[in-house]
Amino acid sequence: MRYSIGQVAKKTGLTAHTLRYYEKEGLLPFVQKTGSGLRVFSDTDIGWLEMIECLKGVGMSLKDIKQYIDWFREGDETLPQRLEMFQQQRAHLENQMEQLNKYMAKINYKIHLYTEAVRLGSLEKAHQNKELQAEQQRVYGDMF
Amino acid sequence: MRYSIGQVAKKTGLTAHTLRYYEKEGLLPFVQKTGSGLRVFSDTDIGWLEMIECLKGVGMSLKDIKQYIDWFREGDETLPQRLEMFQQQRAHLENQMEQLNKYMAKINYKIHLYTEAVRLGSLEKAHQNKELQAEQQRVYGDMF
DNA sequence: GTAATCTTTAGAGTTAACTCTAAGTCAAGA
DNA sequence: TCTTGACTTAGAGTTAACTCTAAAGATTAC
Repeated sequence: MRYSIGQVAKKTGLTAHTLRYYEKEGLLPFVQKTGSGLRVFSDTDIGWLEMIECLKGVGMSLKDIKQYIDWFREGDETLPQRLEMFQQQRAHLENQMEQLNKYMAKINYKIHLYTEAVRLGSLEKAHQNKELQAEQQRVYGDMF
Repeated sequence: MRYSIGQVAKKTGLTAHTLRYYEKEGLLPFVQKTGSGLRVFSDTDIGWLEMIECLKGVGMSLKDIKQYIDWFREGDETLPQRLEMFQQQRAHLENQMEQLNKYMAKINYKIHLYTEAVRLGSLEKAHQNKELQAEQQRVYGDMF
């Protein structure tokens, strides 16, 4: 299938502006153009956009994503670099997920605390609750 | 315990510049000052910084974090707003974690693919591997 | 064929979150 | 006391990633 920039924008949730910006930054080197200059996206390009979303989602900068794309274009000589990059990103992602679990515990505690506080009309009083105090201990000291 | 800005910087990994910036933005309204103008951080302030880290980590802007801190300062009238905020952040965090799991599956596939590609010296050939093709199907179509 | 819509470019503008500078003040050790 | 290093402020500068504008050309629907 072929897609115009507007169709891709709809499909991906990005704006046409952003797609052009990505292309200018070298992130979409495979997008074709018609004789009159209109961009034509293929399913392969959509696939690249999904990969870009993934790499952005794990915290890579557009600059580093471009590096990966450049390596891809250089061919099999850069296979080790690309492998190493993905290994680093996995490690990074593992740390991120661990962090998010800690944040989740903290936020769950807050939800329990504030649910009780709303019920009692007082944060002070909710804080007296022994179960909440125990949860706070588990999650880690706070007051806020 | 009392801490200077430099000690807090060391403790938290933030720079003194960033701590002053946070204070200027209204995120640290409880930090004291000595007669001569030096900031004095307490353990409570460290606790706020940990909360700020958590909220930043789940994707909140400093502006929205400040809103929460302002609500806190307004007292028990704003308990419902704060509860709702934490509930929204939990929902957001759940989506985030789901996304990260998908990204992890994608990156794991890449690691398997590139490990094989490095072994064979060819991405093309690695792509022939039936097990990898099956994993790709599970994770979702790509080529990149 | 023509009006409405879409797309093009170059380049300017925006936003969030820092990050740094300069010029001066404060504190602790020899 | 002197020096060294940490701290102060106001304000300027930076960076990444968009986001928008203007003026023109291309495409689609009727």
